[in-house]
Amino acid sequence: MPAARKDNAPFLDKRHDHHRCLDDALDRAAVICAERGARLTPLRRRVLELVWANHRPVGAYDILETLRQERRGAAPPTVYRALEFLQELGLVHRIASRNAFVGCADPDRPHLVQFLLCRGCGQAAEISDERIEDAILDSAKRAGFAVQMPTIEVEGLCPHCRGENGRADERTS
Amino acid sequence: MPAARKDNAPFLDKRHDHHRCLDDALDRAAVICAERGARLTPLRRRVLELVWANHRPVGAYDILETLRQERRGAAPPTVYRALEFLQELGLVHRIASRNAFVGCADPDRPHLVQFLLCRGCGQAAEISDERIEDAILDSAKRAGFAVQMPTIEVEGLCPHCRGENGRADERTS
DNA sequence: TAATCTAATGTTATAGTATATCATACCTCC
DNA sequence: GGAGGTATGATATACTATAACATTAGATTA
Repeated sequence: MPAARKDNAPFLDKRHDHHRCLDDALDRAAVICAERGARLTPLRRRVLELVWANHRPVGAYDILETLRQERRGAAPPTVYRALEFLQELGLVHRIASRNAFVGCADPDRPHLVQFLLCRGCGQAAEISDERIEDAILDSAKRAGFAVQMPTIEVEGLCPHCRGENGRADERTS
Repeated sequence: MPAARKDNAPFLDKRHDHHRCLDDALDRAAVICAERGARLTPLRRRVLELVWANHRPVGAYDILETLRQERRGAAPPTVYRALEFLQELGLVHRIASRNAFVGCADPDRPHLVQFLLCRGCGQAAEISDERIEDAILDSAKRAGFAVQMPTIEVEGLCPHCRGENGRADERTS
């Protein structure tokens, strides 16, 4: 089971083993790229690493800022191209409502995902709920609509941020 | 029943009475503003009209372009402020995945909505499906997550664009 | 009705997000 | 080692959104 779990406790507390979480993600990425004959170049690997820096959606320009300190001539296309590659492999998701990107918690199999986005700590929890999926597919079917790509992003407060003292500053790594 | 129906046939064909659709929307907006003591100024009314120009999400800068030809000194804040006002009253929705805005098909009562977005003709169909809503609330509850604002935007093909000849150019007004 | 207050709009500037385009480097396969 | 494709470098620009302050218009009350 990867450190970034998907099924039962989507929100991680501050003390989950993020080092392992990140290593797992990079290892899985390497395997997936190898399997599909895609090249996980150092640049792409580094961008994936930066997306996985925490469990909050990361902006492309945040990634760029870090990258610039490591690599002369990094520019927006540098980042966007890497992100596009990672998205195509299902290693990264784009969060439309935030214009930001987050690592996929379960890239090994193709699946539809939904996100719970905490307004307090900013954490994005990836879930994959069949009932939501079914309800959407069913509703679409009744409208005669052929679903290609659902975007489900739910804003609210995670269990850690719901407490009486709206602890918006407790950031989860 | 307004011309832009929500319940059974969310996708409109090319020959729906859009003139009436638009008139209804503006009338309802006037009533809602009156009820809530909000001022539907000529500018705001015009922006709403432009959002309702068709059933596709409209970009703020598209609205601005039109507005500029009618009003000296229209600028981005002109449009964004009007859109913000209209959103607060529930007259307009923002489509996050498109960075665009669309008229609300049912502004008379507060409700959660979902959108079916056609990649062919660009039409946005607003639905309000309780099963989707329940599934999301339930899933969130199980994660200990307090939902504030769901964003449900499903990309795919509408009934008119699914036909064998992927008619991406048939635009619905 | 004039004074005053608030809400709405005008105006300028800038922040933030994303892509187009062409050049160069690198990798693979023959 | 050359040819062709893939990846990255580099520059420019398009598109989306907001900040901040000035001005105008509408409502309220003296």
